[in-house]
Amino acid sequence: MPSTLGCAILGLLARTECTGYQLSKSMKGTHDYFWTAQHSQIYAELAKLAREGLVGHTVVEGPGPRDNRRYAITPAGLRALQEWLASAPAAGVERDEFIVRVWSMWLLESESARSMVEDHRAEHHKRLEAYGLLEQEMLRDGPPESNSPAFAAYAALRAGLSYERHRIAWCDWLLAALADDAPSGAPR
Amino acid sequence: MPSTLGCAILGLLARTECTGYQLSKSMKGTHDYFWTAQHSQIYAELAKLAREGLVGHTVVEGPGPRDNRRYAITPAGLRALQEWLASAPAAGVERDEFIVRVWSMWLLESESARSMVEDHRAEHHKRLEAYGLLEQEMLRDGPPESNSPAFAAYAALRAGLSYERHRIAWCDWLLAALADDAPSGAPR
DNA sequence: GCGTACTATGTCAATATTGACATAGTACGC
DNA sequence: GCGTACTATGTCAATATTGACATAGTACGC
Repeated sequence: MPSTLGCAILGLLARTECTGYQLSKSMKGTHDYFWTAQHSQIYAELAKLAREGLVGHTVVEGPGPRDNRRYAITPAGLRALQEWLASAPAAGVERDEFIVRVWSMWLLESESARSMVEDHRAEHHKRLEAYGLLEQEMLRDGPPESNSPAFAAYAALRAGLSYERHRIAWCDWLLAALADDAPSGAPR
Repeated sequence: MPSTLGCAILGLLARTECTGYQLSKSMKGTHDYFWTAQHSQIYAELAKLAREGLVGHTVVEGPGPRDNRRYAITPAGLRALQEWLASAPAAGVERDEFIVRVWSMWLLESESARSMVEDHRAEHHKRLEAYGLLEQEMLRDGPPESNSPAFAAYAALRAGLSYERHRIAWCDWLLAALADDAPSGAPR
């Protein structure tokens, strides 16, 4: 069974052939809200998937000092992906560095705490706007049919949109709570 | 600068002294919604923090074949934690295995897809209920003051509650969308 | 013509994380 | 008395991930 990264790559290749570079750009661009990987990891993973016969490649002409390799999923790769989809997901490991910071927020002066949260909110607001543009693009030709690749991509994006909205709402709640005991000696 | 795990541990020790075992239980229990670690990683990290002078320990009596070590943060450890809090957070790496699965949902029969989402919803519903109980406990003596350790813990929990609610709402949207093109040949 | 950004693929060392194996005392229900 | 769960701390090998270094062609603005 390939790793989660392996399956993320197989899931991209199941839609369309790609070079490692293109996969790498997907993982840093539209994909980065659910899985990310450095290019070094992607090339290593592609080599591993190739050894296991789950992907193949053809050489295409292109710039650069090396052959350009366009990867495609094999029938065995598609089967492996479907097997993984049918298997029980690993217990969701959530890791959220910002909340580790919030946990120790009481060690900061209240102004530093507030600006930390404000920066975080701004970052998520930026992402929400970017996802909003992606959504408009996806819906240009009407909503996708529900068992199409386009719909699966849309469902993933909706998770991202919903996540950003929840995160922003939480930041707003937190900022309001932090403002409640104002620094200027106002009556409580 | 300690790693994120190191800072998560320092953040716990800044509130109260702990054995490695107790830290490990925190990371699997109330803490698991923002950072998790196996006990093997925690003991290794504690040894590293001790080498750097950021934590110290005293030996206390207890069961088991080895000495029990109660760890405490040192003044240098507290400074390191505050420095980390003041530093810019790393660009948030989001990794979400379930969305990798959703991305390739179109490869599943519609019944399998639906039950995958239902299981996921149930899992998050369970977590939401558990967090709800934690919230009641935290609010028993009224809302905590906004620059206290208790408030920081509450803010972290609110992020978890908000996350679970968003996730469940998204699952409901997805299930409704999947139900729209019903399998039983109903008119569309 | 020159600098910068981009396409394209890799290696390598360091770090982070998981999961299996190990060891041994206490507490408690049956 | 026996089995099971829990307290408690570690080692080790395998895997996953990051970040630095390397190499070289094309495209484009100035």
